Amino acid sequence: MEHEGIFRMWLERKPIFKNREYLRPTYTPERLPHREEQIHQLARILVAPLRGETPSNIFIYGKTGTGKTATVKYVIKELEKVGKELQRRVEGIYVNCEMVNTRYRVLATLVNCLVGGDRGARGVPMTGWPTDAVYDCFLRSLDSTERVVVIVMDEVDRLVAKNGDDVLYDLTRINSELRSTKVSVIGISNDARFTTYLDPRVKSSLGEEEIVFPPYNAIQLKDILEQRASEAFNPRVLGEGVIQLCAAHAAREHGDARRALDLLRVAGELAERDNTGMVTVEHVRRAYEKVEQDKMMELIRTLPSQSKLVLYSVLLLTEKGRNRITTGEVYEAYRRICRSGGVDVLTPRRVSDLISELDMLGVISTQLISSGRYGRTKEIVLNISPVQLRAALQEDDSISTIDVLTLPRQLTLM
DNA sequence: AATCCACAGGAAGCCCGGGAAC
DNA sequence: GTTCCCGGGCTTCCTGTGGATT
Repeated sequence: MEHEGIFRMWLERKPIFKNREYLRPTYTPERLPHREEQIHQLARILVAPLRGETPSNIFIYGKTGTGKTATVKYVIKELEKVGKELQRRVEGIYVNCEMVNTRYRVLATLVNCLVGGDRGARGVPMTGWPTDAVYDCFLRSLDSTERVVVIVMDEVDRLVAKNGDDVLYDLTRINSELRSTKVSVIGISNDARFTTYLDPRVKSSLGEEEIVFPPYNAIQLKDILEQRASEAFNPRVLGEGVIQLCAAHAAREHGDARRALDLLRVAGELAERDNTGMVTVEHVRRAYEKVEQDKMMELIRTLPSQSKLVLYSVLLLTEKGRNRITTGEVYEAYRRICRSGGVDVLTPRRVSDLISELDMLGVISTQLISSGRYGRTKEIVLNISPVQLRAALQEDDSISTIDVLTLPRQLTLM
């Protein structure tokens, strides 16, 4: 009886998702709305080697979630297709410099991609060889057969920040060392200032062609969401205005399509849990709160410990029901907390800065008020619920071990 | 008008860890 | 290895300030 009920419940549940993979950021869609311009530019540049000309290198810039990676991957796939039709060998190699972030690793990865595509696995080990030997090996495997190779360096700023630009220097001038094969390098970055750190030679070579990916506006986001939603959701499960609302939220955050898709997916998951068979704007609203809250919790967890202690002081005062929390009160509470926890006590000046930082991060809000004769100070309010804040803060050892027995008494003496 | 509170927030410099240059 | 430099966290010292109070 019981068991039957459980299964019936699941059977009767109307499925929301057809395939939620389409909403994940890793998925590369077939069509990329509002990126025609960029696709066109890329194609114009990349077609050169197919005509036997030396290709330009390309630098791509755009904020997160503006479709840089997806567009490049798409164009390269198309390029490989056309190459096959023309009986020319075209190979795209994708390197994410966030993981592959040294000269050695980049070269090794490239060799292994080239050789692996050729015949079985017999490549360069991930460590051990002298880097120059890997470079030679790279040159030889490139030139072994005539072909066009497009090397995509995603998040290339990470590589340079950690390592300097010597690999990029290798890559951008590699064409002069090759007889038959032609190489084009595409660098992708979301930091526009990144090129200023480059060696001028690399800079001019990589920046031969520059493509900018502007943020999406709300209307464009709506198109993107609609297209993905038609693949991801079952028909007629999306309520009125759901997509518009997701698009509007993401548009406010510098047009990040990834966040828009995230929002839509979380809304769908919430609706699934509700088992009403329908995603409503209310779900989006809750999804937005959840996503924001997750972000905030993560932010608090990664705060430096002194900031956490200051925040903890604000929390305790809030929990005690203080209605006007001022800088002075926070400092006094903070001082006692530190002392009872055996932690160094910072000066009021520094704590004042920490309070301002917390304000900037949006964890608290402050307002400058003047009580005339009774001085000028900041009034402080928490921007998140005390319960959640406590949960996030208590993961920190230095706070969870603070003497909970003596502290409340000390604070009530204030 | 002068005073004065309770801070805000600027300026300069100390300390320390880490990375580059020698 | 040593030395140098840099940046971030922090302290010290400082000047500035809106408005109730005198």
